[in-house]
Amino acid sequence: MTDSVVLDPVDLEILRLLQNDARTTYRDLAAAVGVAPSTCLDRVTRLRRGGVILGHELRLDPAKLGRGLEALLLVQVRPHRRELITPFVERVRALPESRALFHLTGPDDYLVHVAVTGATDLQRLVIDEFTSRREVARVETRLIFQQWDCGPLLPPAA
Amino acid sequence: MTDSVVLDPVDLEILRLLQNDARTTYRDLAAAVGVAPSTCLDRVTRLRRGGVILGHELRLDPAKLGRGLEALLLVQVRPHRRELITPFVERVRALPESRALFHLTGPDDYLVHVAVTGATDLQRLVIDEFTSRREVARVETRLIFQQWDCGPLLPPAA
DNA sequence: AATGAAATGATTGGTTT
DNA sequence: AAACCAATCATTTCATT
Repeated sequence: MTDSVVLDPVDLEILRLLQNDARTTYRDLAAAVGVAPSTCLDRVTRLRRGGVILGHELRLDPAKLGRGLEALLLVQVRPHRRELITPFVERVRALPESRALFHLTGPDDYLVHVAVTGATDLQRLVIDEFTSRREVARVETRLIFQQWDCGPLLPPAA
Repeated sequence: MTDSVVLDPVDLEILRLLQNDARTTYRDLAAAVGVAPSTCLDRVTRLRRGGVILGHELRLDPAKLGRGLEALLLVQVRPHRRELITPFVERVRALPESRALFHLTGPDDYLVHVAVTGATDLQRLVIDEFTSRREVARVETRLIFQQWDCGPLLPPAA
């Protein structure tokens, strides 16, 4: 969890390249950063074990999979005690509509990013899975018009 | 953009498997779904061209890269006209601290997910890049205590 | 951290259904 | 048009230095 991993310039360069294309071969990585392919493999393995690299993820388009509407739900869970919020989190994570969940400071305790079929599906989700629960004090629904990815986490070289 | 891609059971099964591990080999995919490796390659290529698969992404831990504090900024951009919001979006996307950007319905026009070094960095970001801008009418900052990924976009088999 | 050999996987073209 | 097979080519991985 803590920042106990040391990253040298070679590690950073490898991460920068993989960030742009997670399927870059070790051979190409090696050529780009100036070490042997086997060394690249070593580095990446270490970065994975160290928790810097969390995983290789496939990004899918929800709209192409029949989930054309996305929304953010701002949820108040009251009383805000462990015995209520722990099961709440697990329930929300298990919903097939959920994409991401945040525990926040501020008036709303949680933000839930959901992808649904359409307005009807969203209405059902809000009512049946959120407002109908005793511990859910309030839900505010905000539709997502559009969303953008931003630049890479690692800036392009020092 | 539109949902013009037809997905048969083999496509769905391939997506389900790749969703769990984006580096599953074509050989393993083939064995799991019961077709030839070359067919798997064909399928995946088609899914990429069809826009169902948007890309292979490396997930990194911001905390391990010295960005231990994440926050969501709720931003009002007024007046909410194209000539103001288009450059706003591009400016926000270009900030090294930005991770994701959403255009929303509701009282706040945009939600910006940022990862910063710490509170001082966040303060600087909010003041220098947001509230100091004429078109930014309001910024509400919510810290992220914790965040979770949710289940796969594609449910585990029909 | 590099080397090079062995093992594994990706990809292509020709062929079949 | 889509799937398969088998051969080729590229990449990964590991033992060794």
